Formats: sequence, C-alpha cells, structure tokens
Amino acid sequence: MSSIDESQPPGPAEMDKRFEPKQYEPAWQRFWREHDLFRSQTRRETDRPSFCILIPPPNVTGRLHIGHALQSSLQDLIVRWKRMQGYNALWLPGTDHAGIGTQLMVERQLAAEGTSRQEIGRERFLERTWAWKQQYHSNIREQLERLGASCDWSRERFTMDDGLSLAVRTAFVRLYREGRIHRGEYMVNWSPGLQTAVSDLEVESKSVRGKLYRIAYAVEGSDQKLVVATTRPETMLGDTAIAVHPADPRYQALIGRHAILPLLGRRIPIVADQAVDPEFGSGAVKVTPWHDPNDFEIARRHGLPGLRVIGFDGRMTAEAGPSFGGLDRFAARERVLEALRELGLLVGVDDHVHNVGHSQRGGEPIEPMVSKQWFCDVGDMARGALAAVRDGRIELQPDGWVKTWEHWLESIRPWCISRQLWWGHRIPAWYTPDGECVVALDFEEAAGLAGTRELEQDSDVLDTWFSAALWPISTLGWPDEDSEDLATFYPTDVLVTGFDILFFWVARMAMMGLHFGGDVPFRRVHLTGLVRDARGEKMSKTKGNVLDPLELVDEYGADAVRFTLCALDSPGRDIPLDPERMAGYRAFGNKIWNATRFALSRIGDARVPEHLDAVGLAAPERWILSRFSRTAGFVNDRFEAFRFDEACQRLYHFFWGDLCDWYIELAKPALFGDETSRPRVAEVLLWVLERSLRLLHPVMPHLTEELWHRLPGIDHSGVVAVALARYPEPEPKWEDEELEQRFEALQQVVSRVRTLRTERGLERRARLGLWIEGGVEREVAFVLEQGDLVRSLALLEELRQGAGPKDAVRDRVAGVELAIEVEAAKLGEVERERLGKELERIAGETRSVEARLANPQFVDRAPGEVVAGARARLAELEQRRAVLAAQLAGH
RNA sequence: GGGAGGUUAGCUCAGCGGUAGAGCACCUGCUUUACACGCAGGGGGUCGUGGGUUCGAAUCCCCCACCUCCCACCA
Repeated sequence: MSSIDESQPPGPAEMDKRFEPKQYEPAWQRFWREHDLFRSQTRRETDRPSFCILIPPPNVTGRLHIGHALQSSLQDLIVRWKRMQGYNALWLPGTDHAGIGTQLMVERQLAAEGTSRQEIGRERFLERTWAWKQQYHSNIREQLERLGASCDWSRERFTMDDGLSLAVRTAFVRLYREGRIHRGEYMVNWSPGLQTAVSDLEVESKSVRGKLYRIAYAVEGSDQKLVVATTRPETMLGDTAIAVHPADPRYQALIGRHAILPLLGRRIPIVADQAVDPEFGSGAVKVTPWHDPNDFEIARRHGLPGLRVIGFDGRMTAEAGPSFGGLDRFAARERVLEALRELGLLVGVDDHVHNVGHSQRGGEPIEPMVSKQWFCDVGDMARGALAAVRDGRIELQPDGWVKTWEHWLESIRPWCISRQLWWGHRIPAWYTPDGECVVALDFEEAAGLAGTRELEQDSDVLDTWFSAALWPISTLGWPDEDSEDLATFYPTDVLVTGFDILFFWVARMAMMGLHFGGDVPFRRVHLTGLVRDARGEKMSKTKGNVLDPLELVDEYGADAVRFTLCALDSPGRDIPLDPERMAGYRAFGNKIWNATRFALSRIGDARVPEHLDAVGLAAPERWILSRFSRTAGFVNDRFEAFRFDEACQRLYHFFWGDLCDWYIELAKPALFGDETSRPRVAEVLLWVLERSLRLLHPVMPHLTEELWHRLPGIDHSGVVAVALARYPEPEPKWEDEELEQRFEALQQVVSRVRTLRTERGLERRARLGLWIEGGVEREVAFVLEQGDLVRSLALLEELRQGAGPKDAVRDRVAGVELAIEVEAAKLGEVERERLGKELERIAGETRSVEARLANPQFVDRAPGEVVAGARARLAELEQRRAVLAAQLAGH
C-alpha cells in the first residue's frame, strides 16, 4: 500500500468543478511505470492464456504523427481490454531503423556541416547514425507513454538490435540456401536521387503530360525510312534493335534486315516480337534493353545485347557518344531532339499523356535500368500467405481488402532486397579475390566456407522491409526456437496498422511468418483508414493542416484524444478529425468527473460493495443495473468485432444519458433524503460508477484510474489499479426488458411535461398538475407507482390518477393518456400550429399503416410480429389522434 | 485497362430489409442543492439519378453520374 501512496497523484482530496487532465495524466503514467503493471509473463511463469499485439514499429528517429496516435489508441484499447479480461496480454513495443529515411536525415545534417557521407566514409557515417539513433530513440517511448500506451517496455525491440540482426542474417542465409535468394543482373527501379535500387512497391506511377516523338531510322541498303514512336528519345542512344509485330503487313519485308541508328550510326537488327502493338504509334518500337523493362524482355527473347547509356547518377554515359556523354538525362533529351531536327529525322511530335514511375520517397522519375542486385523469389511463400487469408487463418478487416491481397500476391514478382545504402542490415555475403560469393551468418563462417580470410563483404544493405517482415518472429526471440516468448506469444493475435503498408509489411510478415515461424504471424489484421482534417482533406505540411497528436494531448488530454480516435474508427473509412469533436469528448471526461464528484459528495458512509444483492432494490436501481448489464454486453461484443466506434458511442450514451441524465436524477431524492433509503441507493450508485469506470478504462485509462482510486471501499491490496481490475461482463439476472419498457414510458411522460413548459413559455418551476387519465394498463400503473419520481423529475405540483380538469392540456405518450393542468390553458398560435402539424403527420402515417394492413399480401407474408406491430401502431396512432383532435377542438 | 470504397440533417459520419440516427453547428428557455466542458426543449433529411427484386428498400440487385484510393510494362 505504501508504495502506491507514494506514487499517487498529489491532487487535493477536494475535487475541482472542472477536471484537468494535465494534473493527473502524467502521474498515472508514472504509476503504471513504477508498478511495472504491464510486464507480461511467459508460459513458464503463468498459465493465463496469452494475448499479443506487436506494435508496427515507428521510425526510431521519428515523431509520432496522428496516424500513430490512432493506431496506438486502438492497440492500447484492445490490449487493456484483454488484460482486464484476465489474459496474459502483451503489447510489444519497438522501433524501426528506417534505412532510407534515417540515412537521409543524417546526410542532411552532414550537408549542413559542409560535409557528406562519402567524405567521412562508411565507418564514421555509421557511428554518426548510431549516435543520432541513441539521441532520438527515447522520444518514441515518451510519446507513446503520453498517450497512455500500456506497452511492456522490458521487451522493447529495435530492428538493428543484436538479436534482430541475427534473425535477419539467419533468414537471409536460409533463404539463400533454399534457392529463394539469388544475385543477378536484372531490370530494377533505380532512384537517381537516392542512388539506390528500390522495390516495385516504392515506385509510384504518376500521370504525366509528355510528348510522343516519331523518329525516322534509315533502313540499311535502301532509301526507306522506318519510323518509330517514343516518349524518351534520349534512350535511343542505347538502342540495339527495332521491333515490329510479326504479323504486321507493313513491316513484313523489313523483318530480319537492319536499320541504322541515327546520331550514332550503329547497325541494329529489325526483329519481330509479339509484344509490339501494331495499333500504337507507328507499330515499330525502338528497343533499349538496359533502360526499359519491356525492351529488356524483348532483348532477352532475341538475344540482343544491352548498352548502359544512362549512368547511376542519372547522367548519360560515355556509351552515349561524345555529344551526349555526361549530360543529365533530361538535358540529353533536348540535345537529341535538336540533333534529330537538324537532320530532319524528327518527323512528328504529339502530345501524349502517359504514366511514369516516380520515386515514392524522392519524388523524381525512376530510371528503369539493369543492375546487379539481390532478389528474393517469394512466389511459393506468397501462395502460403494467399491461402492463409483464403482459409481464414488470417482475418483481414475490413474484408474488402481480401481481393486486393489476392490480386497482389497472385501476380507477385521477385523482390529486389538490396539497397545501395549504408544504414541497415549489411548483406551477409562475402567475395573472395576470385569473385566467388559466399553467403554465411558471419565472417568466420564465410571464411571457413571460402577457405580464405581474404574476403570482402557485399557493400549493400537490405531493404528495411526485409527486417520488418521478420518482426513478429524476431521480436519474440527467433531464430532461437526454444525462446519462451516465441512459444508463449506466437502466433500473435492482432495487428493494427494502416492499409497503406498492406503489401510493404503485412503481406511480407505473413510470408516470412509462415515460412520461418511455422504459423501465421497474427490471426486478425485491423486496417485503419487515413486520418484527415476536419474537412476530409489529407494532412500535409504544405497545406498546414497537420494535427500533432501531442499538441492535441496538451489541449484536450490524452483520454479525449483516444476516445475521439477510437470513436471515429469505422471500417473502411478515412477519419476526418475535427478538434471540435475532441472538445466534445473532453466534455464527456468532465461529465464523468463531475458525476463521480457528485456521487462522492452524497454517499455518506457507503462503500463500493463487493457483491450487490438484487433483492429489495427499487425500480430505478433495478433499471440502471439492467441498462448497465446490457451496455457491458454490447461493449464486449463490439470490442470483439473490432467495432470500436459503436462501442464508444454506447459508452458515451450509457454514461451521459442513462446514468447521468436519468439515473442520478432519479437517485437524488433518495440521496438527499433520509437514512432509510440512502445507503442502499448510494451503494448501487457506487457499484454502477465503479463498474462504469472499468468499462471505460480501455478507452480513457487516465481519468478512470484517477477516479477509481477515489472511490471508497476498493481493496487496493488486491487489485492495485483499475488497469488490472476485471472487465465487466453482462449479468443476465439484472436484465429486465419489461422494466426498461416501463421506464421508457416514464421518461416520455416526464419529457412531455417539460416540452409543455417550453411550448407555453412557462417558468421552469411553474406549478403544474398532472392527471393520468388512462391508457395501457402496464405503463399507467408504473407511472403512478413511481409517482414521486415523476413528480420530482417533471417538477410537478401534483400527480393523480383520473380525469383532469376540463381545460387541461391533453396528450398520449407511450400509451399513457395524460392531462396537464396549466393556469392559462389557452393554446397559443404556435402551439395550435404545432398540433395541426402533428395531426397531419399522424394522419399520414395512419394512411400508410392502414394501406399496409389492407394489403392481404402483407398480412399473409410478413412475419406475424411485424403485422401485430403494425396493428398496435395503428391503434396507438388513433388513440393519440383522438386526444390531440379533442385538444384542438376544445380550445 | 482492372479493382476497392464513397454519395444519408448546415458540417463530419453511423445505420444497411419493416417509412431515418449521432456528434458538432443552429434556435428557444434556464444561477435547478455534480457539471455552462452544464440543464431542459426545439427546428432541420423526397437517404446521388434511373430501373428491378420484395407485401415492404436508405438498406438487396442492375445501369448511370460524380468523388476518393489502390493495382497495371502499350513504347
């Protein structure tokens, strides 16, 4: 107990009228940390069932953005809920080294110092980057903690930790030895800006307004010109053939002959290939094998040589000839066109809109070119991942993503996994002086295999997503097959992430998890939408509409931020985030605060009861317990279905509507009354409040923790925090459908009286008398039985059964006919109008229901209860019409 | 060219077979012994267009229109 007291927030015993998240949120974060509440256990240490979520690791040097806040809120909600359900729940945190991103940041820093990575060399550059990582890596943890994340920080991982690095090397070596990884010269996407190859996924195709140029090539041994169409004239310098469709009648005679490449005078063959579309351009295609993926394939089929005319820096090479070598690729284009124009060989220029691949990161056009790289052939692993989703071992939510998943995995191509970067996992391959390649776990093994220590390691690093693909197994201890964590938590249960990395990450984890882990890496994947601004626009720095989650936490409190994000997470939708909405949920927090404050001020000596005995409770108590039970059932069910939005709506309306607006008001007479009724009512109020705090805890952990600890009678030596309290479940014995219906009538009667005050512009406390004149027996009896409560809620002078004064205002609500005595009972103009409108509405609905009932097909085919419902509705409409019509006629 | 999603109250969105809901915004009253981050009451929608299925459609099916996003080597 004493240790708890020490880390209790220092807040005053007296509660302020307004809650102030800043005063207690950091204190509870510290409390959780100091009590080490979220450390999970291995199966050796506990027999509780396990539950595991792995964090999608943020960039180690990054700052959390609003998307992280969304995903973290959802992950924390899930893991807190499961933990409270008694699971050995683990939310494993960590960070990613983010190869390109981090390297670029450090390079930028070097540039500012007037140097570069090339200048300082690889070793010093890596030292710098590690230092940079050390400096920033605690930021992510701090930021997650400020959101209230209940991660097990003792298990924090970083993709370049020793253990994870070993996992990466092990996976690489095994895949290599299985023949799934190989090195070769193929067409890759080259980013001249980043100076590295990138994978297909890192290329974004953008529609570009360009030109289609028609260039005339001379045919050898004739005066004939062969016109080809191209969008990239500069690549002609690397042409090694012209291709036409084999069946194209225009070019039959030319197949097998040669053309002379303009500008360079090279003799190139004219070949026939199916890939050529006779309808496009001139029907003849220039073939540049080393700078176009299609041409590469054509060249392979025809055994054509390739020439590198564009270098890795985006400039033309010496192969491009003396006039062009050294020029930037775009400058070369102009120069080539100019030269062709002079020679009269540029025979046409048309506007042409086409798609050009751009580097996702750098933004510049990607240069397709042949390069020696490492590739991972994921074909059969992809089939495994495909099957896992098809047969439900992995559930994607929303399931609309299944098709996308299938399409991508069915048409998957080898994955280019090498990057010409320095920051990352260096490829575990060594070369002997003879150029022999040895793949091994480390230098010693490589030396043993090669029979020499004169080895040079491959200079490339692996794609960041390669290590990310191993995250589910590597963080849990793989390749150590005896790892207790792996045995306890693998397969993990839930993955929450954005759809934008479905292929980059999720699919690849599925492949690697199945391959190395022997099972799916996670059973369910919850894909979130994109967080947008209040108007639904994408957040971007240039637009200046970026919302920083930590600033939002400062302004509204972490719980309000979390509640908002969870409440807006509806499947398949982007999330428009309006700070106004967050203010609304901050108000909700304040409501919870004040409800508790009120309860604490009126409960006397009552304590939160261990068990609640239903016997002898009055109707309002039985009612709120019934509502609570149904809410608990609903919330659990919606959490289970990952419908956090629906769960949050229900929590909000239960607490604010049922508990505050109605129950607390209903309980007030007893709470302010004598000692006969007060203790029991106070107990129920405390009980419901305490259970409600538990119910709300996964969404609003700080506030619920703060308030829960203020409630009297909780044995904190048993359960030190609400974070570890049992999550409420529905209690069917308290659910009372009939009682809830009767209460509905009571509520409507009270509302009708209140409406009348507004209609008549009466004083809030104007003396009113209410007569219950008739109606449905059950409801009437209940309203009369609860007469005292109705009187206090509706602020009535008196309430009686029987016929009211002649000039009273009459209405029928929820089956109860009532007459309200008002001093000046004349209907005003506005009221008459409203009555008229209401009668019209009733007449309209009556016609519609009558028509339905007059239709024999409806009566025959519709379910009995629907027909009965319609009949009852018709009767109710008629009763109400009669009352209102009499009312209107009587004045 | 394929695929997915969207089109419901002024705004942002739920609902997805029995004639419409929320939050915010708006209007009208309120120092009511927890809360103005409050209380009570209210106005506001032919659920994108056109067909079809059904006793009955915002809800299922088809067409169209307009948005958004993925995927795709026609130079």
